[in-house]
Amino acid sequence: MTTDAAGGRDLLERQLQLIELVARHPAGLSFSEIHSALGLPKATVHRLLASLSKADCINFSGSGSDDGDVAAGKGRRHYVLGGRIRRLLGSAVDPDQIVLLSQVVLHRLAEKFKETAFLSMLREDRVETVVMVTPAKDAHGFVNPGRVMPPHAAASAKAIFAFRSEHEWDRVLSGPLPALTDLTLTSPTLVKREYRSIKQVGIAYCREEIDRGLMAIAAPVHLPQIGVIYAVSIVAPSNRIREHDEELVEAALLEAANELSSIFSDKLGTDGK
Amino acid sequence: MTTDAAGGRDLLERQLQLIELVARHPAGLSFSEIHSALGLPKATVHRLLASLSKADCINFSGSGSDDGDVAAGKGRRHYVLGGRIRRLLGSAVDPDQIVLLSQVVLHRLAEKFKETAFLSMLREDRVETVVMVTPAKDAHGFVNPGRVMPPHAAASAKAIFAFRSEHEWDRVLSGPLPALTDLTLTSPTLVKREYRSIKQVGIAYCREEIDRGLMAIAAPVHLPQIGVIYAVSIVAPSNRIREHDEELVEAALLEAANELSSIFSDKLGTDGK
DNA sequence: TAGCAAAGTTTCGTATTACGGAACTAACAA
DNA sequence: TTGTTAGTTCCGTAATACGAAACTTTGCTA
Repeated sequence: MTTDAAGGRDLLERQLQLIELVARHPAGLSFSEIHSALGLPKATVHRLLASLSKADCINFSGSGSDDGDVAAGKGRRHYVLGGRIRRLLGSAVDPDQIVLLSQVVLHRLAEKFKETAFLSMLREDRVETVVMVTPAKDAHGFVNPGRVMPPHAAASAKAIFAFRSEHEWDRVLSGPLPALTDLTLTSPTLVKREYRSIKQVGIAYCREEIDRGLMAIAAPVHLPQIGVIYAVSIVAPSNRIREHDEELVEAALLEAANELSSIFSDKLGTDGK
Repeated sequence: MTTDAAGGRDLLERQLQLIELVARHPAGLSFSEIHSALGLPKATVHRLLASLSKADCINFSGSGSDDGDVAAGKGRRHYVLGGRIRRLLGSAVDPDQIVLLSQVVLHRLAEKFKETAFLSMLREDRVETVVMVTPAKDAHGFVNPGRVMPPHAAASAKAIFAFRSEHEWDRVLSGPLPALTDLTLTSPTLVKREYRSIKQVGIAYCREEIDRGLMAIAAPVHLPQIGVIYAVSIVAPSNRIREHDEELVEAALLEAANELSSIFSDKLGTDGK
């Protein structure tokens, strides 16, 4: 007959989930939408919302139907991402702003081929996927954001490392290079040869080297004064990619990457402040 | 002689401060830097770091010099922002970010026609120009960012107001409507008629109504559940625009505007998981 | 090599907060 | 009115956050 009350059961995790949920809905969510999405008791949701909005991580605005001027703030509230989180994301996380700008470019890629498009970035000697844009709303990609890409197999990782110093190659390839499929390059020498060839061509492939039946094409984003840290890529079943004509995909990826680096270098001259 | 131990004294605030601190230092911070920056007891800092990195809000990497494998991580660690926070940026889009996202879209417009492209936005009943992208680096546009556009003459202002409530029209057109050229519409009735026609067609023109010899074309950006707040536009000497074939410019502007609103609305439905 | 200081980690008793069922009130519908 | 749902507050319980102090590294100097 324990009332099953419990002290802090994993506050941070719940807070993050709530923030992530709200972040996904720019137009805002109602209390009950949040309630059912999180599947937590009403009282708990209420308390979470209260504490997060006190910290300006979440804001609520009154109804939101038609104008009415400033957010009134009674009755049905709409919860949106708070200024604190937005500020955090805008300024600090993304100093180059490439991550944000990539949204547009990836969106166009995804629409054009009806395939999933990705932005990956180099961070501490590892390449991880940061943004994923799917062509349809419910479609789900073959790579999840946050995943660390194997440097000897993934197209995105190859596209980035190919344009970095050979000194870095040794560091990155010093660990074990597992054979993820029978097509994976498992010897550092072979991988380096691949890197060199990619540096020549300017585009990287992963032909079923991670998953049988799965293929990826990636183009590096050259940032002046920074070098190559980002890559844009498309991942899809091999047969589907072949249907698209690889050259077209290559061209689109190169254009996307060039667009990003061109916008970036334009800003260097202008220098806002 | 109370040990002055205390339960949670404002966990969330401290967590945010820590995250913000780390976010401000992309190169990473050591334990003691954090310790002294926050001015909290060592044990507290330690616990904060532990819980935040368990949630992937903060990552630590072993010194960074040699080791060899996965961040082995004893001894001196370097703390950097975790993937979870970075990924948040990939999923979050809020109306304010349209300004940033527009860079890509405007860039493409400017390149395509070698003309200057603009993003304008509604702010407190006034439309002002926010972003300007010129085709060449040194070229300068005909409108400066920050300038407030006359609601009865500017293409951007017309494109936005046309899709707002008629109630708003009265407010906006209640002031004087100066005749900037001999082609300017100076009567509220005429302007409203123009608004209605724009709402039908979906695109707005300014044919030398502000400056003799200067023409602009604008398309509204429809944001679901928010309405029209932004417009993209191109401004150029009339003769140059005619050289481009107005229909092509219209199509490109509409595509650009649709791209922005489509990115925004994609995020709306994504309930993820 | 020992010896020491500073950096970083663990322990532990206490106090504070998080927890969520249940009881409430407010809004809308029939 | 009455019923139903959305949203809020209560409150006893239990789990976690707290930080001084003890402890274990690491790095430096002699």
